[in-house]
Amino acid sequence: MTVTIKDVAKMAGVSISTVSRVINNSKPVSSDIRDRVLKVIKETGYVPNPVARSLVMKKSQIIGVIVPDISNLLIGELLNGIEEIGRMYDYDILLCNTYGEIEEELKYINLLKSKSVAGIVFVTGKIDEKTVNAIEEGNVPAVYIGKNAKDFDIYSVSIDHEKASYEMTKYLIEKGNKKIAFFRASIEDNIEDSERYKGYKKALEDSNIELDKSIVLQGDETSDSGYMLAKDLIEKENIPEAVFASSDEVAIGAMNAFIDNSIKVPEEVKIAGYDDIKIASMVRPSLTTIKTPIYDIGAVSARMIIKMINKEQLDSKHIILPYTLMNRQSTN
Amino acid sequence: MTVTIKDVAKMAGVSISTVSRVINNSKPVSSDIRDRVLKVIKETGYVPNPVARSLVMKKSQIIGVIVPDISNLLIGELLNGIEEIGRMYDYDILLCNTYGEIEEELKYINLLKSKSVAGIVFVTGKIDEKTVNAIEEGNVPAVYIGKNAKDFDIYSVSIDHEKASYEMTKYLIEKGNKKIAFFRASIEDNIEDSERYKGYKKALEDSNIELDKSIVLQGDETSDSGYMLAKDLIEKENIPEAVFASSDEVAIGAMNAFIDNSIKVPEEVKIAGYDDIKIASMVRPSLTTIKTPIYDIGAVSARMIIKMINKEQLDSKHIILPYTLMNRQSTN
DNA sequence: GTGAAAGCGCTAACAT
DNA sequence: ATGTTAGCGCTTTCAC
Repeated sequence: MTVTIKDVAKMAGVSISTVSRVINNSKPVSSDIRDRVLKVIKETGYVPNPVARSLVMKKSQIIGVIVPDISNLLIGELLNGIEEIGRMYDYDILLCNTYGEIEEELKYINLLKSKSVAGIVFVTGKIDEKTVNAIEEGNVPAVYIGKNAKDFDIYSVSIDHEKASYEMTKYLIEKGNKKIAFFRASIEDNIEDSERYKGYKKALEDSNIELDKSIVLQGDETSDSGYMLAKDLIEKENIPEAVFASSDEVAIGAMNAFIDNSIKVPEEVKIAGYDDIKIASMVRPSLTTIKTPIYDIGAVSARMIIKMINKEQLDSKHIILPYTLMNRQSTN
Repeated sequence: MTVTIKDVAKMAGVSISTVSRVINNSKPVSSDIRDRVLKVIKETGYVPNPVARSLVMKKSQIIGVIVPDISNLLIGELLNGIEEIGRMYDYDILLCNTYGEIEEELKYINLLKSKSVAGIVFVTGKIDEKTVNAIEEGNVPAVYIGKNAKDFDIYSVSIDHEKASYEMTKYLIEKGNKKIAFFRASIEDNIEDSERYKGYKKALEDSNIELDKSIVLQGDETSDSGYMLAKDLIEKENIPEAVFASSDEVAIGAMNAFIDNSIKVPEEVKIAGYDDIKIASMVRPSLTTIKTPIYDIGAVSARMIIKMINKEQLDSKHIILPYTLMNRQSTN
């Protein structure tokens, strides 16, 4: 049988409250008794039962992480960041996969609340008012990672996608490209709402390049989608000087379409992606892209949650992390 | 305040035991009372507290998953498999990242036991006797995913790496290659213990090709490592007809080294990888590789655990899943 | 078929 | 400084 606080108390010849006091350092205990208890704990290998503890404290040492897709390449990095900070403060991760469905999100929010998690990191494509309400009424520390976080009065961490996108487009323009296609890796909502698209558009405007809607294309976030989009352009003989895709996978798909059709990258067409997933530097030509600090986003989120748990002061509700333009072969 | 079983009981005018009986279907309850209780539950939105339940049942609806590296591309897929089966039976995932360190593994095993998890999926490079002992004495259903699972009397799921490796090597030989390099993505233990190496070696033997140790190289699992290994061969002017790497990333690294040195793939050197990570089909030339059914490994593991929990019969302790040789551009 | 009561392992008043 | 006790929310004997 596993040893309980009762066993320890009996063996040390003290009451269970005393044992509780030494394991939690919650109240002074005379040093000889403390030593005796500690000795018994060591001998028996006693570990406080976290479930019982959670029940009375109404808090567990668990951070719930809600994500739309575990198998996504970026999510692993994000989890890594959360985990690494979490472990420093002794928090474990309960992972919830929603497939981006709002009902699943709601379901998991309630589940996490019923499990008395210490905090929630909520990752989603688009943050919905319903989910925000569900989380906020739970009175659980939460950090949101999602496009439209600043539309709500919530804690979030993100990067300035519009600015990053603007910078990449400007960079492409400065390289002498005028006909720059934009491949958007999402068909969900209106492209006009997309930060990345806004940045692209603004950069063109600022350089007096007219927006050419025939090369602004939408697909999903797969490389296949990027491939199809580029192939379409090739078939229509509407080949741009450069393609800026709002996701690396799409960019690589597009790159492959050109390569497969004997159109040289970067000689005949430049390609730029977004996110700097591992693959970006592994393909040839290697992909110019915006490096989003996804590990850091996870780490900062976890850090924020822990600060909230400990009632420490937070500097700001919305944290914006810096990005980096990774200049590689595909645009040079 | 959140509503408890007590509240429901009071509102329905019954005892808490009756409420417990209806929510668990554990004992017959007259239908009118049952309806009354159900009605109150619906009205109040009552959800049984899983923590309290775990405490008394000494079991939670959680499957602990211990992995060496969350950010690894394959792990995401594996988690996906576990999650998808888990959710069907209402199990959640507690994720533990060990960095491959055995102390961490041990720590998490104990943590999971103290949390009364329903089962453990244990993923590791090499399974150690200590970890096996720690898990088995916990009397928790567990499934192991690791190279040397069959050295122990434990439940495991894997694929026949030796056979897969043999087949790939044979395939390369049949394509007319004799000088086939082997890049091993691990420096940890003796290469002679490696299943993949054994398969490679055996295939050469069976084709009367002498093993050339000068092209059997070890590095780590990164593409950089593959790059260095290949570069080394190039500099020594010891270029093989084909390279078989025991990991896709290493294979791609090697491929890049050849490409960067104007050695054409597959015209001048063929490349084959292992695992079929997402990138494998995205690079150009696309990579011939062994597709390991990593999602299925996760799904089957979860299914086994659930069968064990439910005391269902299991066909066999070691489950071997089929692989597929993905024939792509890099060898044709 | 239903309720009362004990107890899971722990924390936190409340006494002393 | 230490012990006694109530209680967290639930399941499960044990009576009736």
